[in-house]
Amino acid sequence: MTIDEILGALNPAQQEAVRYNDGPQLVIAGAGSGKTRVLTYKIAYLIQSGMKPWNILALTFTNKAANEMKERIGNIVGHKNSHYIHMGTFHSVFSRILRAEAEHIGFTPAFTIYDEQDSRSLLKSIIKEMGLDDKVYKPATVHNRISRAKNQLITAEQYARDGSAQAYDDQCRMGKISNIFTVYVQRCRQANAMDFDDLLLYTFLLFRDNQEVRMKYALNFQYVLVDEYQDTNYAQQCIVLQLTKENQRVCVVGDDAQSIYAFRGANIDNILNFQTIYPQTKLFKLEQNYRSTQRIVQAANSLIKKNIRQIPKDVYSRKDEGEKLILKHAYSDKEEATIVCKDIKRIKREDQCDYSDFAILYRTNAQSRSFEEEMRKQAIPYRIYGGMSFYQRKEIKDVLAYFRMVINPNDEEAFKRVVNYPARGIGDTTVQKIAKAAQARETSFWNVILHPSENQLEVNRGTMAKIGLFRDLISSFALKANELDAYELGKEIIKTSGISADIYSSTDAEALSRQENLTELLASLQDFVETRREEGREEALFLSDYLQEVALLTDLDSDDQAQSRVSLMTVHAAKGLEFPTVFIVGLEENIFPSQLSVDNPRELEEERRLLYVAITRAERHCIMTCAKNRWRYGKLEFDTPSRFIRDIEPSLLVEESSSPSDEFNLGGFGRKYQRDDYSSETPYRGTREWGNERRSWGARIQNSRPVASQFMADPKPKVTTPKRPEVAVDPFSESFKRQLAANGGNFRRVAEAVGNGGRQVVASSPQNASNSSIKEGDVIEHQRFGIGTVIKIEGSGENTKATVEFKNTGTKQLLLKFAKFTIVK
DNA sequence: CCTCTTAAACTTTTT
DNA sequence: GTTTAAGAGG
Repeated sequence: MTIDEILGALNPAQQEAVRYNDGPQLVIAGAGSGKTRVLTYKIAYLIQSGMKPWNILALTFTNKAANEMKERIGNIVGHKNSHYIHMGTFHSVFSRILRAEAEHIGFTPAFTIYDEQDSRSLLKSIIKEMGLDDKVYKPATVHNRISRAKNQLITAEQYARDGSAQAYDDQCRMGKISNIFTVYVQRCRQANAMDFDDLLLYTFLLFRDNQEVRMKYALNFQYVLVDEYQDTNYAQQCIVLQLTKENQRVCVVGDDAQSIYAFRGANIDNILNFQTIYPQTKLFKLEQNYRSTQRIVQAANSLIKKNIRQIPKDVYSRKDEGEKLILKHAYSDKEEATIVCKDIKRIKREDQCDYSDFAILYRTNAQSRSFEEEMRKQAIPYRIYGGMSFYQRKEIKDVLAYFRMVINPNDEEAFKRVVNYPARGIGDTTVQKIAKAAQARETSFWNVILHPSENQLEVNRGTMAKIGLFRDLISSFALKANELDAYELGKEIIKTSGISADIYSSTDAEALSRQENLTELLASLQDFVETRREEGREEALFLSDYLQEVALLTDLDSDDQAQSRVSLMTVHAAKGLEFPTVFIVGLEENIFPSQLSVDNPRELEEERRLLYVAITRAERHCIMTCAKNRWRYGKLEFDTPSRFIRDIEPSLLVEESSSPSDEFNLGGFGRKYQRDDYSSETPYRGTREWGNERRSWGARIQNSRPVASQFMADPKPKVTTPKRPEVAVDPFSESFKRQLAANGGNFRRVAEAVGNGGRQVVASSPQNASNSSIKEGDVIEHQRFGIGTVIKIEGSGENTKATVEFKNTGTKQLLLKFAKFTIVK
């Protein structure tokens, strides 16, 4: 493509953003406004204007985004050119630089990258060694503190001197965090390992303390572009500044409304303050949305307006008006899944589209389960993104730990994983002794077993022999690390170490899946080696090369678009993607927004932005669902619809429910959450489908609602809402039965007596006379299956069975003795 | 030192 | 309901 052709493919606003290359540039790009397009074409434009591809650095949020962008640029300027662009995530690009410059910061190029698990496991060891209680010092919490500090470029020494940090930790009764931090950093060094945050922190320190190194890269990267700038943290911002201070050629693209990673240290101020850091900044706004129908864009706008902190912008669409957003009420998570599956089939038929045109988005990974089950049942092909990634699985991590040991034997976490797997008689006591010796000499575990006597390792003869065997095993692999390619060596490690013997010794289902995963890992090794051979990169097909590649890979990065499948993922994972039809499920209080965010206005705004991201993924249909009860932590819990639903302009939303009693529920909901949300200036407007006249039913409903509905929202607004849900009342507990008797069998009063502070409880209907008196033709409301019609009654007495045809969940046989339902009519 | 059984804690979101 | 931790017994 020529320069003219490149510009011709863009709208005026996009053109301007692409053509401006004289200085710092901030592009505020509304959802669906062609943000990636601008970046792609801008890079192509730069190359066609004569800039060398290797002088361009483009930082993205995921590896997948980087690969896609590279591919698209390649299509414009030729793949020979695009191949040389420095493109990738902050973490992957800087890990490469750190390997090249490792000596400057006291590491070797073979350093390991610790993942979250490794970091926590190391912290746990340290906490225990320091004699602290890991119930107080939870590894995850401590890691969060350390991670936050590092993202603010605060080193362990600075942290130790920081009075306010100490005060905060004291207040949390974790005054020793600073000490843990110090030891943690030291141990990582001894292990020649970095965690995710170190990749940024050490890059910053490298550039700060080695100006000649910094200048080398600053001169090389003549143009730096950053995608998803709203999700960068302070450390990332500082590194970008280090690289662009002199030439000021920096282009960042982002949308403050889509900032959803504050929990990870992302700072919305980065985008808000960009113009202060680069005073010459030119601001560009992209406001035309090319993705979604007008109604979807308007609904998303109406939602995000409820947030206070944001850059004002006016996103609009010139596409069809489209249909309204739909909110569907379900009884349970199970019915929710059925409703969604039904809709997928219906829309697929109506729109003549593919399964790949659908996405189901949820707040937490745990919610995928009910959909998986239902889709398997209905034979709808699907693909789950995220969750437990392939590389996080036990058997895979075990193998990778061997690989890590071979490349970097000082890796402490890999050592602990591998030393007694498969079992070779080196147990916990021995490892503890090695750890002690290592800590005393401030050296690695590996060094201790390499020179046991010098390091005063005292174990008995037999154990020492076993340690020797282990040492020789790893050493024998290490000798071949630069001879055999990754696949050959990987095969040998799996075989000789005894891993394959262990995994193939059993044939139960679990072992079978482990075998499959192992095979898949070997296949990926083979693929890695072959691809590199094909590309003629003979120098980079060793195990160390493979490990570098794999350390920062996530599940999201691998994508087989070959088959047509429905996509299931978290809203976070959906960022940057788009689908003709999007289902946003589980729109309930304490799920979306998450219960951990509801008492923090900032976090609540982030949750709202998250929903904004979800809605703006949709091109044509946006269907939201919420369930009344849902299985969580093995208990059935009641939920009320999300407060965010009423942040959406009512005229853009249609509600559908599978039973009349839902509307009663919503009347209650409207009152319950009236005005308790700090950011909603407007009081509750009774203009919805369940409008004003319905609300007047409230009083009557109190007494006549079916049992299962009696425990819906308290009609009076609560002064205080509990932080966490109360434990659901267990209707089978002894205390419950006693109280039930004391209250003359009135379930409602019992529930109140047991004390559910404003939160709903399980409404298992107790045995009552009405259950046995149902007859054919009755309509019942079942706790999990929803509304259904009784079509047959069989048997008598205790064994009476009813066949019920449920509206959304199909036909079920219910044993009346156990069935939990109420008669609707 | 290993393995099996039972108990408890646990869930945001991710590079 | 799931996964991981601790404890007992071999």
